[in-house]
Amino acid sequence: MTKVDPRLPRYQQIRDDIAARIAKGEWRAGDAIATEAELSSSYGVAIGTVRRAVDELANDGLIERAHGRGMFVRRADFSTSLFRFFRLGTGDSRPVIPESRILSRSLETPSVETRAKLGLGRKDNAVRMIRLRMDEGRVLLREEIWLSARLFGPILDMEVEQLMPLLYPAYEQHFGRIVARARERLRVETASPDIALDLGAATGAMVVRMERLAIDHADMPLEWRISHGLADQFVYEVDVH
Amino acid sequence: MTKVDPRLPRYQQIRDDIAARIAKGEWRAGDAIATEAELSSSYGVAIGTVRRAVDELANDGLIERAHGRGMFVRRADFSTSLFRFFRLGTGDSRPVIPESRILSRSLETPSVETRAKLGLGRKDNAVRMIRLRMDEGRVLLREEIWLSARLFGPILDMEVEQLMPLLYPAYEQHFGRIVARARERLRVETASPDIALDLGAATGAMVVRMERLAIDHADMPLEWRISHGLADQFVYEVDVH
DNA sequence: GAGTGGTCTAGACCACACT
DNA sequence: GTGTGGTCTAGACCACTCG
Repeated sequence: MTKVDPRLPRYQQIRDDIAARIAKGEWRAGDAIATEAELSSSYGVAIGTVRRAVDELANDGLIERAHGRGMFVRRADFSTSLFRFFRLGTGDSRPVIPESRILSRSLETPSVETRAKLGLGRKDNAVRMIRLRMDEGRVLLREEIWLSARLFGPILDMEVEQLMPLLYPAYEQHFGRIVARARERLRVETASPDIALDLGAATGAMVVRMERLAIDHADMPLEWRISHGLADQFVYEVDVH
Repeated sequence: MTKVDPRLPRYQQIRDDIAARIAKGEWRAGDAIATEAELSSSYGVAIGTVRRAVDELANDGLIERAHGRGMFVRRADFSTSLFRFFRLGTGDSRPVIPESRILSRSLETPSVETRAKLGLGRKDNAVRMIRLRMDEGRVLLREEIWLSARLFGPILDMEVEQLMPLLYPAYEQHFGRIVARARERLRVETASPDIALDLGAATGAMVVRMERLAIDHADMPLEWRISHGLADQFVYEVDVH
C-alpha cells in the first residue's frame, strides 16, 4: 500500500489506499473496481474489513455499490451545488443542464486574489472566460471563469464545441485534470454595469454572487469561478438537525 | 419492538426501534442509552448487528458514541443552520449565542400560509412573537415566530426570563415538545418598513429572508419562523462533491 | 449457474474511561 | 479491575444480476 498511515486501523488504511488508486487513475469514473473478495485477498484481510472500508467510500460518494454487479467509481455530479437552487420564474423543477454560451476567452494577468485562489506565482498568466448559462432563451447565470494558463493554456484555441455543454468533462478529456470537489461561497450584492448587461437587468439590481474553487484529488486548485444570477430567482433549501 | 417493518433487515428494525424509543422519551437528550451488550441480548441478535444499527444512528447525529463510556442521546444543536452564516462587519468567527430581545407576544389569527405550515385548522389561533437577535448592541436578525396557540398558548403569560436565551429548550422544558429537526429556506428580498426599522436600515435595503419550519420526532410542525438579516452581513459557505 | 454485494453470527482481542 | 466501545476474523446464508 502506497504511503498510508500504518498507525490507522486497517480498514482506514484500505479506504485511503483505494481512494488513492482512484485518484491516481487506476480506476476511472464509471469503472468497476476490484470485487470485495479480490480486495480481501489482495490486502490480506477478512472480507468484513474490506466491507467496512468500501462502506465509507460509498458513504463519501467516491464509489457506488450495485448489488450483484460490483462497485463503481462515481462521477462527481455536484448535485448539491448552489447552482441548482436557481429557478426560472415559473418555478418548475425539471433537472435540466442549462445551455451555455461562451462570450469570451482571453489570456490575462490575474489579480492578487485570483493568483491566491489558483496558487499561481507572481509571473503566471491565467485564462479568463466569460460564459452565460441560459434556459429557454433567458439568462440564468453569468460566469467568470479563471484557469492557470500553464495548465489550461491550449483551451484558448480549442473549438467551442469541445467545451460544450460542460467544462469539467473537457478538463478531464483534454487536460487529464479531474475535478474531485469544490468549495462554494454565496453572498448578495448589487450588479455592476457589465454583469447587469449580461443578465439583462438594471445596474444595481440585487444579484447573488457565487464563488467556487474546484479542486482535484490531490487538493490542487483547478478552476476559480465567480457566478452571478438575479437574486429574485434564487431559493435555497436545506434540512438541518 | 413497536411497529417496525418486519420485512426490513434486522439492523434497520433495531435502528428504527431505538430511534422511536428516543423520540418517545425513554432516553432523553444527554442520557446514556443501553450498552451494546444489553441491546444485543435484549433484541436477541449478535453484537455486530447492534453495532450496525447504532453506527447509523450515530451517523445521522441522533446519538453520540463515546469510547469506554457509552452511547448518549445527542441534543440537536442546529450547527448547520443558515443562522450561523451571519457575521458582524468585523467578520471574526467566535461561536457565540447572540443575545435575544423579545419585542412582542400576541394571540393572532394566522394567515392561510401560517396555518398550512403549522397544520392548523380554520378556527385555530396562533401565538406570534417578534424577537431580535443582537451581538454587542447591534441587531443581527429580526425574527417573527409563529406557534400553535393550542400547544403553546401559555407562553403568552410566561416570564421573559423563562424564554431566554433560547426558545427550543423552553419548548422542551415547559411544553414537552422536542424540536428534532428543521427545514430552512433562504431567499433575498428588500426590507419592508417594519423590518427595516427593527434592523436599523432603510426601507428597501437588501435583506436575506430565512424561513424555518421546526419539526418534532413525530413529524409534527412545532414552530414556523421567518427571520430577516441584512444581506451584506451574510456569507454562506458549503463544500460540494 | 456463477459471481457479486447484503446480512448476520459468535466469537477474540484491543483501547479507552472510570474508580 | 471492570465495563465500555473499536477493530477484526472466518465463516454461513441470502438476494440480486447477468449470461
